[in-house]
Amino acid sequence: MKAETILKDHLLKIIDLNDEQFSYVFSHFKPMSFKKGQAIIAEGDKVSCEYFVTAGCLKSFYINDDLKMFILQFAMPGWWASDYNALYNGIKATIGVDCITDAEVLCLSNADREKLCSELHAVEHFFRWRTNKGYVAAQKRLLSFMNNDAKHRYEELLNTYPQLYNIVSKQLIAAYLGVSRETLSRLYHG
Amino acid sequence: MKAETILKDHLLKIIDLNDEQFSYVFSHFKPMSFKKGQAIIAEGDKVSCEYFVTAGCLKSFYINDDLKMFILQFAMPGWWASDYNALYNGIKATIGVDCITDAEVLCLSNADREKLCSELHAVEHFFRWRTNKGYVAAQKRLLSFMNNDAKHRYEELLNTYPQLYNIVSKQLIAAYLGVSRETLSRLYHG
DNA sequence: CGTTTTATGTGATCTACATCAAATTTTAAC
DNA sequence: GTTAAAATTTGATGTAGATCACATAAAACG
Repeated sequence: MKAETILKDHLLKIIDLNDEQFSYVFSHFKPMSFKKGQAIIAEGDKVSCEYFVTAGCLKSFYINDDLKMFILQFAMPGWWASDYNALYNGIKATIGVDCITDAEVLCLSNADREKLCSELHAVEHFFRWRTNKGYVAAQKRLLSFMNNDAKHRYEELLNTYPQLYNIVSKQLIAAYLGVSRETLSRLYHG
Repeated sequence: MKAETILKDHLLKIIDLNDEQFSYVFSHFKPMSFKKGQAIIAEGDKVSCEYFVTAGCLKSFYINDDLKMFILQFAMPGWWASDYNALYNGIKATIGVDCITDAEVLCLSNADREKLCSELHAVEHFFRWRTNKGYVAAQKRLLSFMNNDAKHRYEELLNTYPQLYNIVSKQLIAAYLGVSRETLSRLYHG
């Protein structure tokens, strides 16, 4: 499906925009293509955009001092990704975003998002709705971390995002669950 | 300080509202007083409001099947609390909110928030800003959970919210950190 | 293809933290 | 102020999951 259509469907599920308004909104998004493994945001970068995925799969992640990686989010078509802390607060990236598969994204700058939000009340409403969703999801994941063991969290992940199983390596699943790859392997074998 | 003033300062830090607009917004908030230990939201309740704290300290928490409690958030004056999953999705509460100390809050219904957001673009902007903040904070806490041990998270909490140390029992700190009270005790003694 | 990375699986050992149990200190209630 | 209740500390023991080391399997790539 066309990137434009994916974005339009995504927005119109939540807000009303006529064709002219949508075209205007869309004109602020810049289509970009990336190859598997390519970085979209690297640690230390100035972060000026967020990315709406229209094809492929991204991950956003943190790498600690021991070079251990933790995955914050997988992003499939219809999802957004960025280092939001850096983006909102104008600081350098501590979170990376890169491509698990070849990917197509629509890039929206922070400045253009704010411009669109102030020009079109509906767009502001959309982004409030989106962050509300994200906030509730982050809280659920936090609770799952505190409450459940690795096996439980693994099953939860596969139930919530069955598509991931085929696309994403076990290592990355482990980095999302916050366990070592060895432990994840032992959850279903030995 | 007056509850009205606390809310006004809080809003005006982010958006512009003239006196008439603020009065109109404020007219939708219902002041309420609670005693230490009182529940504001109990598990299974229908959740129709969120609460802006103007005095005292609340906690929002989840209790699992083994009756173990996990604290999502402490709420001091200038903070908001509710079961947002329940509030936004019109489902029953799985998160409780109650009072660590005697407390004063301003209660805003979901319906009134949505009404104010649609009537006043600036209010919608405020709530988008607020949830953005919350989302980034939740992500940081998630990373801290994956990356840091209990001692590190304890020090992080005290650095971020030094006020809590005097108000909140060690048990509750432990429930926020996601460790047992025994482990927390051993972090600074034995 | 074959060769070289890169991902996965499995055993052995180690560690942070949980759990259970009981002593002690602090806070609340009458 | 005395008693009851709750919070905190401390010890002993158990366990999920980390880490290290190496074997195997599967991609990637010339």
